[in-house]
Amino acid sequence: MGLCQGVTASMGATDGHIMDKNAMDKEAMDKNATDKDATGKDAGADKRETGTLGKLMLLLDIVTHADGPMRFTDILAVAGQPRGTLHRQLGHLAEEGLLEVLADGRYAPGLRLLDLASRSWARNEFRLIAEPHLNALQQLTGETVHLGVLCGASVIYLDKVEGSQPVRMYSQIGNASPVYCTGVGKAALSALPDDRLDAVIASVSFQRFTENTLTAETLRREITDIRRACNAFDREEHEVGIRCVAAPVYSEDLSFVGGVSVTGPAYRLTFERLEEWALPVRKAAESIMSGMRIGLGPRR
Amino acid sequence: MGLCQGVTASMGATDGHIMDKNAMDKEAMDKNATDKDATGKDAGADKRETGTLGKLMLLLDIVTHADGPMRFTDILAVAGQPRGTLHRQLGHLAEEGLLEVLADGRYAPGLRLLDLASRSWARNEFRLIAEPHLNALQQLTGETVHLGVLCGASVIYLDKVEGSQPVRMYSQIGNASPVYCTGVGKAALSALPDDRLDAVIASVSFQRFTENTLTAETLRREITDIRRACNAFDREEHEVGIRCVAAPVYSEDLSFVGGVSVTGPAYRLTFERLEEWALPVRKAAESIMSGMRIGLGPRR
DNA sequence: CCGATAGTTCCATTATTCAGAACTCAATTT
DNA sequence: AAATTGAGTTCTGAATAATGGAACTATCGG
Repeated sequence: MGLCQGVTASMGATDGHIMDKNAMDKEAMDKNATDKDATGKDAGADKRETGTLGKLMLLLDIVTHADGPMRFTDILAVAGQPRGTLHRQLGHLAEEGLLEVLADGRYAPGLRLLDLASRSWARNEFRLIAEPHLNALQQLTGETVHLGVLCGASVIYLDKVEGSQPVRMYSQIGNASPVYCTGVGKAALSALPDDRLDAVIASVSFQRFTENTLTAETLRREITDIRRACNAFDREEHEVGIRCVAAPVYSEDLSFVGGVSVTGPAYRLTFERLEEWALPVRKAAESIMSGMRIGLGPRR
Repeated sequence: MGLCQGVTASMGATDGHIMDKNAMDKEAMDKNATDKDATGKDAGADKRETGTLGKLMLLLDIVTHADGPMRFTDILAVAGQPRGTLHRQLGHLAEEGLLEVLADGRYAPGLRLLDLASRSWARNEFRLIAEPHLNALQQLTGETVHLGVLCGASVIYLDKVEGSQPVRMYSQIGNASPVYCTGVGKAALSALPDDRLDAVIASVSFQRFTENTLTAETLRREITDIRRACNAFDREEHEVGIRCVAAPVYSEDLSFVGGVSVTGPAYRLTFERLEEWALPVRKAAESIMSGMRIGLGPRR
């Protein structure tokens, strides 16, 4: 129902950090193993049958998540597909511009993706609605403002408004980060009904980024607080020295579940400051939500 | 061989402007007609067989190129697929997160694309190599600097460095623009051998954007000049009031063919100015190319 | 309540993909 | 120089998934 059920393959590697080669291999191997189980008897709880496309997307994920161009053999090792098959599949992906074949035969993500994504982003209704409110919030706080949306067990950043520095575009936008250690992620989770919340938590593999990173249990507990306060905080849980205040943003039918946040360095975002900005962030979230009701309502 | 042979479907609509609904329908209809011809006897000069993937990508293109979410029926009308088939295909795309199903059942481009593209962009070798040179050029001129790459018959902007204003990210990056009326596009063309150049020109449908927009013939002639001068200019050929100077950037084996440009308003970019900056732009292009030889060479 | 219009499900037929092996080509080793 | 390894490509019957047509189920406007 919601958006982005395609949790399928992009999980696990979505921690926003560059993985090393080994981690990559292991991860992809696991995925493959899971796949084979499913073939035998459709083991998983939720069945997702995307046929050919699913397999191709898995390959695309392998290549885009790697930390550099991959040789045929490298992909072969992690894709668990017979040589001939893989060869044709990669050929098709390359033909469509989703993969790029380098001069030395290695594979890299293709540029076609850029075109597709830029359109996807430019026309995104939620983003368009939120934009002015994000700007206002940035003006008020002077710090970086983010808009993120829950996508499976990750948060994808839809927009970012940063003071005035020549922003490295794409720097954050489009990046997938783990739910459990970002303000936006936790805010988003707080909007989910318990069953979906549990499903997400169950599907996440918790990784410890800093001393304060939450675990499944502490996250579960914190969600209760967030629901009450309508504010989530990131107290250096993802990166030392970075804090943020967030508030949930979601559509009535939960087809959109995300959040807004104000992020900054710990020395500026003292705990008092965080508290001080909790209200404006919440207000901004509410404005966006009412904008969504107006903007999206009439058409139905 | 080169990159981005996936010219397939994204053509025609890549003019960088938002089409109105009618234009969209007509355009897609044509595509469909062409497709049917091909089915009968594989009419096209170049055969591209991407099987199932090709069909799905066509759908993805239809949806991403539309100017808003599309209903099932809208897609049905332009996709020329039987109802049942289309239903399943859209289902698969949605399942994978490539399309998003709105609450009212309409289809919009999915967020998965953002994640894929952001990785594709972040790791793009050419972009990384060019980055410092683009910055330098921006510093020198104070105007907006672009890096674009030829992809089929379009130019895709890979990077953009703009003075200091809070850049609307994605604003241009990832966008596909026509080759024949952008400085980068013409510069890129000038680097192609005649046969490939002719192929590209043949595949473009020329559209008149301003009084100065080139036609197939004038373009062909101008390419000769560009080759000699190693500089391309856009004299308000795409948009009135916008001019630019560009220079070609390409790898030795032509796996990368693109260009750098400095763009700005006509009142600042007088013809004298353009001439003045021609050299620095060319220098920047050369620096990038030598960077590519060093950066890309060793690994082969 | 009826007739449209919009979307979904089913299933025999058909076309694509699969998987494994055989093959080419180049770089190393003996 | 011949043999060996590693990397990539091409071929094939067998298996599987996609196709397209029709029948089915909403949902809406009058």
